[in-house]
Amino acid sequence: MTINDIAKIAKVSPSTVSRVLNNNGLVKEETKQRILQIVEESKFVPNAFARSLSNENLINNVGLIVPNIDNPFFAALAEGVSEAADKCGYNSFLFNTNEDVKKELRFLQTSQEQRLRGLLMVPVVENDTVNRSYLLRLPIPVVMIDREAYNTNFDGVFSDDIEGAYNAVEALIHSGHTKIAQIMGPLTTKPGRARLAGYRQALEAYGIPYREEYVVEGRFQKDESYEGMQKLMKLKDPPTAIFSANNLTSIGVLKYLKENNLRLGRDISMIGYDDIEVLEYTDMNLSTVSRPVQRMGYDAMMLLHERITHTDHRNGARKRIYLGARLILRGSERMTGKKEQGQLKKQQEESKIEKGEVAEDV
Amino acid sequence: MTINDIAKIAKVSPSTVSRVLNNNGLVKEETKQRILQIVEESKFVPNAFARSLSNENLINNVGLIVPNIDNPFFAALAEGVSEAADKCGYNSFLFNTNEDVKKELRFLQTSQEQRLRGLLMVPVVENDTVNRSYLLRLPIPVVMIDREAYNTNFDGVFSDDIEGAYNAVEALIHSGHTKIAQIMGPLTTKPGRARLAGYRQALEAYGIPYREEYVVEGRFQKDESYEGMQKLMKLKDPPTAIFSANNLTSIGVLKYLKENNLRLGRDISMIGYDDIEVLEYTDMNLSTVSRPVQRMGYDAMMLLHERITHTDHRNGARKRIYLGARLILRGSERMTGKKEQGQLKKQQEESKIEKGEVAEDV
DNA sequence: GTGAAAGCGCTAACAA
DNA sequence: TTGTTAGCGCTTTCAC
Repeated sequence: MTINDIAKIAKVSPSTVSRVLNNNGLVKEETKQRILQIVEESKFVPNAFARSLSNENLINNVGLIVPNIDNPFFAALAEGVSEAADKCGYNSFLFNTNEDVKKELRFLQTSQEQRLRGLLMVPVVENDTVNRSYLLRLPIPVVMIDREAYNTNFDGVFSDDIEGAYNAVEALIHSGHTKIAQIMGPLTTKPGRARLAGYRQALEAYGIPYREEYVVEGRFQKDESYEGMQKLMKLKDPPTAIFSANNLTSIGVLKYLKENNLRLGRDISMIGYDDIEVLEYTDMNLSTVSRPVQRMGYDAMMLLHERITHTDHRNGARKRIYLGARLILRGSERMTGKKEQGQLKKQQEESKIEKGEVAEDV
Repeated sequence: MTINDIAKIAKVSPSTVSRVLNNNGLVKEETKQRILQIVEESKFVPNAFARSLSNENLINNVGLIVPNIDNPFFAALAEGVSEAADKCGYNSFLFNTNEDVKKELRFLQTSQEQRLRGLLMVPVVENDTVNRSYLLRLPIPVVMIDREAYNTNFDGVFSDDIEGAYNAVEALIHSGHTKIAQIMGPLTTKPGRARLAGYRQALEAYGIPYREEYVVEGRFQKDESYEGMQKLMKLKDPPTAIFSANNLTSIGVLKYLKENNLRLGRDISMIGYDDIEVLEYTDMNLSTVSRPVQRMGYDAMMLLHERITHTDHRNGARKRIYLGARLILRGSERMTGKKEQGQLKKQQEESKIEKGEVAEDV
């Protein structure tokens, strides 16, 4: 069923049908009704591709590229993106790379073949030269989220991870720790490096020497983190506190603790990164650096929309939004012995870092 | 940049370029190389829409409609779908309805305009007549996941929720409970009704009278569940055990317990539905009915693929896959007083329900 | 091996 | 108010 079929049945020309369907141009009310009637009866739906080809307008489709939708962080991101996309009239592809650069490249190609209007992406790594150069040639706006591609100049929405990590480690220090380990994220990602940097800066600021054996690879994954914990706790001089790079690495740590009968806040202290909502309702009291994840997705989509509609995305200062990372202390940063319940609330309030704002850098 | 531009530069006809790009038809190796060279240099990417229009083949796009991607259950589903989609060469739209039927309808329309090859969907409700009739007219195969639309005949992937719920409630009864409440899901969804049915059947099987005041609306949401708990615990004769309809309602219950200083397994017993992974590593020991969620998504996409490629989806017996719901007992179903650690493991093994298999019903 | 021509479903001048 | 025509970017006969 095409517009021509409708035209024949209605005994008009295809252009008249087109006019009715698009509600532009003049059409006599009577013929209009007749056509609408036929369209309704025949359940005709115009072909968006043909339409797009013909009027040179792209379909309002965008793509969201994430490493792993099963990670609550990215799911929340997708939720925020969906909300904004729907609000602005976009449909979005979900591209799940599974941290695989080849897949990522395929998605980039797809986004060109299907003439997407823009791309939101959390790249697998920063330093993939193939994907990077492909990305640089894309004729559509790209907004980076959370991670970044090396030596590029895209718009983006991030959180201030150096500061977030710094504050977390500082809180551990304030709680009396000096033997603080980090379960790292990949150094091939911006957040991975930033959180390590914040960790180092905090140690340095307090004159605590950096010890290589205290920094283990967690790859933002549960299992790697679990193995990292094994290594750490086998050291002759094991750490007394852990700074964990993201939500999955935190889960890995918790797994290790449970299996080894260690209790958070009693046998070891810890601060994580990214909230794990349900833990609030357990007695884990896991302190974390918390970020407005849905908001990150929402803002990213809005920024993309702005680029698509208003500005020539090739020119002008790139826009980068930094959202704040709030440290939430719930108790796990300290050792039980030293706990003074009364001070907990107060300390929580003090340590909130204010939400960031838009920064335009060139 | 179009195929014609490439043709001009290469001093050949567009058809020759097309032959090269599609690697069909005969082309002299020399001209082929020349063309490929130009394509590479100019970074030309053919327009999938034009291609699709011309050769009458649809693009391999499908849609995944879920109520709320932020719910770990649906995120895991999306992960499974992604994996299978990628394997079979599909790209997928993510449509997040937010439990809003209007949005759902818009997505259905989009899927027609953009000529998607198929649809995977978790409908908002079963009984929306508008969406239902729209759905029935869709010219593409649809696979339902988890939920269903009333009085339709689509393929689907489900879990055996009546059995799952039955086993959960039975376990509570075996633990000595008779005052068992349920935090319900919406009765306008198949899982909502099935879990209530399983609950009732178990009570009946053990001669325990059904008490209306013990069944409260949780709408599969945390907050509603929390309120439900308030109602339940205010009763003159409050329940001693809770059967919670899904992961979010379980979180609502945990929230209530925490705020009221009640401890799972000591002050109240509980079995949830759908796993909350991180809880394994806490001392909550929440027993749940666990389902192979990713697998559900994967199988659904595979089933859709089969319909798209092989069978005429209008005819033939519909295919419905039921995957088993495994009851995992971790202790929260009992009261601490009665706990005998030694038996826990054994009981766990016994209560596993075997995984279901494909059922073809007409 | 290659090119010319028609056509996919639609929109947008331009005429009438 | 409506129809005719050309064309969007591609593929696919059918000739040569």
